[in-house]
Amino acid sequence: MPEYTDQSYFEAGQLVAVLTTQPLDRLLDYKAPAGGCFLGAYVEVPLGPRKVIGVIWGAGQGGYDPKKVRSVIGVIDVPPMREEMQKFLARVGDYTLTPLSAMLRLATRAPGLTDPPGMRKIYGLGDKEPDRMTPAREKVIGVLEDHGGVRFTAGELSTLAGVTSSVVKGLMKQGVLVEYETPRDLPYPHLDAHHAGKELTGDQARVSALLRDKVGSKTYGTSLLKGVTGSGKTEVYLEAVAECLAQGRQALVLLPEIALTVEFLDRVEQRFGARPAEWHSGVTVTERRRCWRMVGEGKAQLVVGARSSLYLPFQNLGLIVVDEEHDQSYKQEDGVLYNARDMAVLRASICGASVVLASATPSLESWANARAGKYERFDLAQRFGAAELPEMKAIDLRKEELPSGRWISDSLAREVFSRLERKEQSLLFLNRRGYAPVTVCRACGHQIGCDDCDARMVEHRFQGRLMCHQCGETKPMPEACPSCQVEGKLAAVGPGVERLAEEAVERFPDARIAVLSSDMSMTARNLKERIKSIAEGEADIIIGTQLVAKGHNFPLLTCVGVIDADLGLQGSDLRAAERTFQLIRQVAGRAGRADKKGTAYIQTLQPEHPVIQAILTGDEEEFWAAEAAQREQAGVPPFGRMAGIVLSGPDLAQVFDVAQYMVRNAEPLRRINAEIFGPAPAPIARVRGRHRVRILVKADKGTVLQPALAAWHASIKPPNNLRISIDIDPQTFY
DNA sequence: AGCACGCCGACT
DNA sequence: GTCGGCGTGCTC
Repeated sequence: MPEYTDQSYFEAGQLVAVLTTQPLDRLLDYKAPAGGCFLGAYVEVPLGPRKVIGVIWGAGQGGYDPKKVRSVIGVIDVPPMREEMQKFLARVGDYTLTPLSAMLRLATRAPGLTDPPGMRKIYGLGDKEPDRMTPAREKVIGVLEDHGGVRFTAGELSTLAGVTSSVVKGLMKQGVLVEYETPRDLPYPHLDAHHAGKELTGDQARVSALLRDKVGSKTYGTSLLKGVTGSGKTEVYLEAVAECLAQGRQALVLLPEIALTVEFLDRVEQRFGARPAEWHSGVTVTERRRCWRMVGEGKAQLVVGARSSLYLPFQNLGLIVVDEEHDQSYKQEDGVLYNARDMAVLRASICGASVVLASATPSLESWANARAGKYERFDLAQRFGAAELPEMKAIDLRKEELPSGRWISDSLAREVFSRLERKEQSLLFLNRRGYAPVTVCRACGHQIGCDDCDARMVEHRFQGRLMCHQCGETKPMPEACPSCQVEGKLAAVGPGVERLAEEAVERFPDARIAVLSSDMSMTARNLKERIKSIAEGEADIIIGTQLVAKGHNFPLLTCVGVIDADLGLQGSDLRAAERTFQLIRQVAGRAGRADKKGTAYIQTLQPEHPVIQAILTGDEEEFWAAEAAQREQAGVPPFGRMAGIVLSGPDLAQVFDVAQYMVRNAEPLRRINAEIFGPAPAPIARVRGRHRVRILVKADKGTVLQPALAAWHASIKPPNNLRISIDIDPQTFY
């Protein structure tokens, strides 16, 4: 074994351990390439007949036939992965029981990573004069002189000068323009931390100063920023970003939905004078490549992104903001199972950064962490520019019976009429896409379900088809009942937004009605534009699903009607209460802005239900305390550890057999005194033709579940058409 | 993940 | 005889 004092550099030919993106559950030894390489270097290595991407993870382990050890092909021209990133990937992998190679794949999702750094040609003025001066040539030279020394591409020059490209070409040929090379990926424009921002009011100024202090300390710490809708949360956390940028460190803002980024980019531009880097599924390949490389070179100061931006190669990360931290979409339910909010906290704790979790309705987890003193909590009580939150009123549907096929009560309709008269907007909220959730045969009672999933088909009348919301499969509406073949007896049961819109058109014939639903297959930009024009008053009545709850502002809106407040409370999902509370509070928060007072009307069959009561009284603290007490009693997260193991396969009996075998042979779990529940059909018992069975594992808060789960999983070798996935901290646990 | 190897059934 | 189905195993 050779001796090395410096473990961060390897000379050519030295043995190095490489982690590749291939799903091997171990490191492979290679010889360091000519010129040597640093620990953490991104490399290309030969693997069998292929070339794959890897990272120098450490010193070689030896123990493999030295004659068979191959050489690293070459080092990729990007800065090496930092040790803190290696540690982060390993910790997330351990926590979520994801192989390290899969973690590396997440961290190397940059297009063209192995390409040489692309160059492009730019032009500046040389010392030659053109043979003949023409007005067009003068314009080109004028542009370059005006910008003193700045060089441009040929395309930019002709556009700026307003001449054709042949003029520019002519000047090149004569040597008036001199060619230079510059890297293809340009750094992002400088964000100025001292650029004029909005003036902050009392509460905002107080909290933003506190957040700046936290960031200024340059040590890890998580803050829960709780502010009602319209309290100016964004302005406040942008001050924390400003502090971070002023220190010369990088900042990351996570948003739950791409549709929110456009508005956010505008805010950043107002505050810092330029736009930040963007990272989400909507940006182009070129832009992603630029973003990944610039972040890695420390030339992107601020990134706005989705979950996966946590795995960008930041060089000196100082702050992570998780906006709308309670949002469900932070929990990825397929692929690598992790909650971006928790992983943001982990990443920050490893690299000494601050975290700001922002929400009007925090998750119970964050609320409990703040109560326990793990997070510091900051409340923004005032509503920016408006006096108060909307008033909440219940409409008791037991007293006001609705005829079948009708969902808008007379009292709600009266309120909508009064807003129409005053030229104000109303929002009717129903968290159900499509026309009707159930199609039933009046002759035999059969309900039309999906062929591949254990779910009912939802009628989408706009598209004239039935759709499965589980797998996305559609089929035309049949003439005859598939079960009894009787024709003309199929009937729509229950409301969706499309059907609600139909009723609204009937009841408010003179109103302009707009439907906003997430299934309208619009691009983020189109959707944003549509929301904008609606916000500006293009519609009198907005009919929407939960899409409208997410941070969009409607200044003319003064009346929110929640059509079915009981919808989310059905079933025995322990998180249902939390979700319903958050959703309805968020939707109600859309009402009333600026100088107009808003009111939310909640249609319910159970006005005395604790969740509905909490929504009506607005006593959030009491609600959370009660929720927390209930979960503590049940020993479920965040007061206990849980994992969901989902087995899926084409044959239900076989899947069940394997699940039962697993429960009987769970020695590693018994050793740590974990409780095992099930197997039982998973919440969605069949998806895309695969039957799903779930086992739940529960343990005390002090227990570390993962090693036992890993040992248990490794001891089982299931038939190969059967898949096992382990979900730590599942979102649903009934 | 890919890709080769290899062991069985169906066909020119 | 051989073509091709996809189960099994390997990659430094």
